[in-house]
Amino acid sequence: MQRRPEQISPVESHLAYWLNYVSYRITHQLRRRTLRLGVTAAESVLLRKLHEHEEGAMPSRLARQLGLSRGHISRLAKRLEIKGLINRDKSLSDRRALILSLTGYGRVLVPRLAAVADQTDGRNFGGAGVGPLESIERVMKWIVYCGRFRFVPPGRCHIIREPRYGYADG
Amino acid sequence: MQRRPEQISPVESHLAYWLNYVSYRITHQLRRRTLRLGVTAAESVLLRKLHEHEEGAMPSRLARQLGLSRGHISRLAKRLEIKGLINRDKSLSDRRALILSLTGYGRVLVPRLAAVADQTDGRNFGGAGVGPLESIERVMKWIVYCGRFRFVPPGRCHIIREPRYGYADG
DNA sequence: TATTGTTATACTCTATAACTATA
DNA sequence: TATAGTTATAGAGTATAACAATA
Repeated sequence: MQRRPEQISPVESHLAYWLNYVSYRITHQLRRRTLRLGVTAAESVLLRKLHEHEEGAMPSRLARQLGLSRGHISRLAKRLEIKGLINRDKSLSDRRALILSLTGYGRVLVPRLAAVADQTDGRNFGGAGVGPLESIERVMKWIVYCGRFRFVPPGRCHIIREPRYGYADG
Repeated sequence: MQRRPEQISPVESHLAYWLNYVSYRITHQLRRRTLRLGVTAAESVLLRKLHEHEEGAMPSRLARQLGLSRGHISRLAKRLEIKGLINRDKSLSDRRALILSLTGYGRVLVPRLAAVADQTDGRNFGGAGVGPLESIERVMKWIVYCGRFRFVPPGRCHIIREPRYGYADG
């Protein structure tokens, strides 16, 4: 991390390079395994997040929770509806809004998708030691939540923690 | 990391999710800044790696060093040639092979691209503390080099450390 | 037979932005 | 005016696989 300004730092000296490399490979692994269950990695994330909402959830809320754009959620939702995994119903209380919810088949699929993610994480990080892993998780969440990002990609949302509905730990 | 098998683990419980999220955002930042210099993030990586090879390098070797497919390198190289940043010359010793090398303009651009990467890493990780960062780097390299990946995406190469030409530290 | 590099098809993800409808 | 959702265009990245030329 200490380098003289006139030095040309190699590709491998940047953490961003390694994160990108590892993240891509692991996501690819995940994708291969979720595809056997009929969904992409991104679709899997949306289904699993939706499973936390018993009553269903609005696309815009899922976008905020996952840090995706509304357009992206819209396309994912359309694909998942075609696959018979979610319902897209009009909201009764807000006529602009939709309520996405899992179908029966979607509800059956989610535990299997979660198990696949468990296995992928375990296979790749299982031997790394608890200390370093907690360290990584802490830094990643710190980056996401403490606003070190100068900007959010256009159309996207920062992940927003919702006090009443969010996940538990800090 | 400890969960009962019958539990459905949330999206946020997986390190792969956080890595993917953070990696995407940072790569997007990098891309925005390299685009002002006329290249994408992937093109920037290729140019910078090429800068380490004074005499130029074969595409297949760059693929091994960066863990990309030959097809990907081929397309990146074609774009970079059109932009006037690299030469694609036929090898004299092996008539199958090409030798990629930086043009004068490419050589001028590389230090600026490296500086952009320095700044992006600094902005995002600068406040995280040296200990956690070293921990992350160690785990990432361990994953890449110690073969925890079950498979490599088709057409791609594992990063290979070349004893005579590779970078210094372990 | 292995390697070097190219190319083609198709799809996902993304950037960008315009658009409609409702609050 | 802000929000909810959709859609269109374009391009990057990728998966997959076939291909030609040379070692």
